[in-house]
Amino acid sequence: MREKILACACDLYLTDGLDGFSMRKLARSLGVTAPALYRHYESKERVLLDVVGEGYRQLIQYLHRALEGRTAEERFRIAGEGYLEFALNHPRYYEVLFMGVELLRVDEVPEEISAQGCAVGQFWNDRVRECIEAGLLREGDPEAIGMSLWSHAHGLISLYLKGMLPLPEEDLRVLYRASCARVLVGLGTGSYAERLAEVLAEAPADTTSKFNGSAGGEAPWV
Amino acid sequence: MREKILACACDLYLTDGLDGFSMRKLARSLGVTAPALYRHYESKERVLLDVVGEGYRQLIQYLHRALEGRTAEERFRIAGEGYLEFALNHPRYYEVLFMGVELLRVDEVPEEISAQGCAVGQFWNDRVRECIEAGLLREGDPEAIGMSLWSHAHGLISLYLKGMLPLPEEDLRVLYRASCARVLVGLGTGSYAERLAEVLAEAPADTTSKFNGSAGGEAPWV
DNA sequence: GTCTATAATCCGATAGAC
DNA sequence: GTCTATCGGATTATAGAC
Repeated sequence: MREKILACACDLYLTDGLDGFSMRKLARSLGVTAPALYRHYESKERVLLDVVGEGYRQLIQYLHRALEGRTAEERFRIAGEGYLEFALNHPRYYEVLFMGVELLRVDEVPEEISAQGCAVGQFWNDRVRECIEAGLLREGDPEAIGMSLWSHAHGLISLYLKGMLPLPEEDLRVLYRASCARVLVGLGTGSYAERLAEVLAEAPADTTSKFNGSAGGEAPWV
Repeated sequence: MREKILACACDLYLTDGLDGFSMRKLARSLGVTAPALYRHYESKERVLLDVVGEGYRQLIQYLHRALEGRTAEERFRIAGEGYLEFALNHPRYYEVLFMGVELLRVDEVPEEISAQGCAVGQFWNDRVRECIEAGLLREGDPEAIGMSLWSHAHGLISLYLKGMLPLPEEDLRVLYRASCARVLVGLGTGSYAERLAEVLAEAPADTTSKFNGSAGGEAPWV
């Protein structure tokens, strides 16, 4: 029963967002009345926390595809692209995970939910550590390096999702790859840094022109 | 009259946030009743748009301090730090400018407001361009480089403001500087890159230990 | 320009019958 | 486990008197 409610709650959240989410709507979409929900969920907050849990579950699925990569570099790259694809395919989940946790007005996040967040962070830091050990990235604290890379990726993605970058989705993918390469080129060693420099040499001219074009020659600010 | 309302609206927004903002509260804090406001402002949205305008005005003030720098490098550094200080001193303004424009539910942003956003972007790109011309940053498209740097800074700041990084404010400043240096070291030329590498060599150990400590040894995820 | 009064909605959550 | 009925609150915005 709880699962059925949760599934419906996820649909409702993905459709209407956080503002449009209400227990009354949720009940209506389930064909029952609102008070019935309180037999299974103690509050609206608790429902939304489970929606967050489902969001993490999906993100972890995207990231785990990286483990199919054969080398540290491949796993690193696939993880970075998986993060972007998750954000683009499930922007509402991305929002509630990384851009709006406090909107849930929840006092205490249950252990089971925050543990999923930790798992995501661990996974990413492991990819970074792997690349350092493989000699692809320069020596350094994997957590600090992971944080810099995560900040960059999250910054670009969240600006896009908030509508601050008036780009078509496909252009954002190109921009994301180029910008990641730009940041990484200083963190990589020898041959890896060179490969990244090549990526950078190909893409930017094309991306930037579209970039300006869509904003009518202006800067990409709303 | 409109100015008095706006000043009060800014106070109210800074105190209660976007959720706690209502025309009734605004009227109460002005010592009048809600309907009176509609003589001066056509809607709540319009009030909030002017609050956004005031936020941009403040940000631009912070950034313009950079012009007191004597070299391109100094202006670049002061601008980057001013951006952080604005976010830390006025988190609510930062939120509404860069993390929650769409929460205003406004269909069309007036030209006067979006122009302020463009000005901010232009200012930052000018600082980057200056550094390229001064030979501090490697050759490349100033807009693309500026976007990468902005993404990184915004990502770190927004994660902090959303409570995803359980750090004291002062530690965030250290982390911000270190992370910016990490990203820049690959974009800078010769001596500038070396200076950045020094910054990086000093800070991280200390920062990272606090960083982990405050989360009880876990990753900094909520 | 400001007021009172009110329309028209929406919300989360609970009591108690069935 | 679900219902009806309801409490108690919020909101934006308008009509019309003063």
